[in-house]
Amino acid sequence: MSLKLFNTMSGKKEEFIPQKEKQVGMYVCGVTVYDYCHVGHARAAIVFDTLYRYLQYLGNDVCFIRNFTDIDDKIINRANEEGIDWQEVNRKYIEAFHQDMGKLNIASPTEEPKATDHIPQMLEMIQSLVDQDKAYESGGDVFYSIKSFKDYGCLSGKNIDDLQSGARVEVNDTKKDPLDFALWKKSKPGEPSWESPWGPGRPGWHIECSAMSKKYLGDTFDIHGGGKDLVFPHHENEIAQSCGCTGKQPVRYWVHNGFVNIDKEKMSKSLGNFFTLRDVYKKYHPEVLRLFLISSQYRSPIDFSKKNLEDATKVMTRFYEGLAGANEKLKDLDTNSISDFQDKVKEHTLTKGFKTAMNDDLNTAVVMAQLNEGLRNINSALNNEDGLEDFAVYTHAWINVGKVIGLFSRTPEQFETELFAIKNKNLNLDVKKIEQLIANRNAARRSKNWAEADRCRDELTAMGVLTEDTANSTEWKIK
RNA sequence: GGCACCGUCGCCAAGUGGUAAGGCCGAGGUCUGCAAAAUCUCUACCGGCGGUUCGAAUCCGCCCGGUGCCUCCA
Repeated sequence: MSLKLFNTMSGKKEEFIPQKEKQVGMYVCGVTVYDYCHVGHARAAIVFDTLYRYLQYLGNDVCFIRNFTDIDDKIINRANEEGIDWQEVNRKYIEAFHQDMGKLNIASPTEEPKATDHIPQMLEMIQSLVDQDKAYESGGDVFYSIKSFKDYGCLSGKNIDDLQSGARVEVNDTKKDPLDFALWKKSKPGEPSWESPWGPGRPGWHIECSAMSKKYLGDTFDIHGGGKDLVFPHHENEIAQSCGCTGKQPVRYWVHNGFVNIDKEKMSKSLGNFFTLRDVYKKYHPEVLRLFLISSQYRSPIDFSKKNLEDATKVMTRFYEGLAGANEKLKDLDTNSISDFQDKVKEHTLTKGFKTAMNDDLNTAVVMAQLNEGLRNINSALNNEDGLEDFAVYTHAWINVGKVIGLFSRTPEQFETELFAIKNKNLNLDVKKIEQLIANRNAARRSKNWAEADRCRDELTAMGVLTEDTANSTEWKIK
């Protein structure tokens, strides 16, 4: 039983075997930092965070690199729009990235390199390509000559003739071939620029990933990830550059995540149908978003909708309530007193089932089903007096499964509090009044004045409050 | 136009050769003063038509419907 990953290059699920045993090099395309992240960015981040966590769980030492693209037309435009320095734009949106992704429990990669910190490495690669006649200078720009790379199109399954007949490539007289792409762009006056053998300019988009992955992970590394939209041209161009430069295939497994859709259409900036994470967090808990985004397999498209997020909220709430119940039941148990506790957890059928699902190209949808079944078993056992040790093993196995896929990042109390704050934002409930009504109702219940008790509850219901009577108290929450 | 992918219960979503996981919603039972929560039970022959096979949601062909990439994009 071993991990299989769908490799875009072969179009098949392949057994994942790292170059060096138990050591994995993984590079994932991050974001261009000129705006707040949206749900699509979150999906990519979550998918590769989940892969990162799982690889580590399997005992690998993972060197995980996720870059920031911090120089680009959009950044320069944004700087002009906001009347601030382009580096200020970067600073602002990198900080926002960390805030917004942090709420999703995205672990920090090993390194988060920025393009502009690697200009020398990029220049070196470009020079090498020019020296090999695989790139040429033209009026201060430097282009990669795709004709020099016979395998161009191998990742995306395109052939050069089809691409040209598509006629959607930029018309540019300075290029020898319309499909050639920029390695180095001559800077316009007033734009940020770096010195180069071809005059002042800035790097093209694709070269940064080739240069940084090479620097941090070597000429050939294990996994390169990103959204499906990066397959062509970005990753195709990366292959061309890196192969051209080193003569080696840079990547052994190409992994791409599917899109987040709105009404079956790709969420994108250009269509304007995107939701920033900041907007989403106003209505839904970040962990709910994470759960939603891993509730289908990472390569499938996933439709972002109110209904789906509400469903996910219900599931996440049930998980945490079950967890709270289990914690309560286990609070006096010292798991260290259970012999071979960790081994029992590790060898539990729940854990094994989880690995089987994850090994099949990270089938987190199946893991969700397993967590739901696990929850049902936990809830069933909650009022059961015996088998506490077995229950502890089971519960810990269940929690571990959730944690490996990045769930249960809060305590049940934290989750409840945070969820309450989100739900209460629009309701603005008067907590004192609610507690008074509950006290009144319980007084009525004690004197068996059911009519009055029901009247109090109806009033609460009308406010959007749900009551749950327990043995000697009444819990309440927002519906 | 070229190249991919997708179409499974009302909704979401696994399953890729042996008679359909899970979640939401719905119906009924247990529990409860009644509820709620929890739990139990019930609810699909898999877009259509052919073909291969002892056997297909799963393979092949055609058709219908949808999406993506071919320009920046996670």
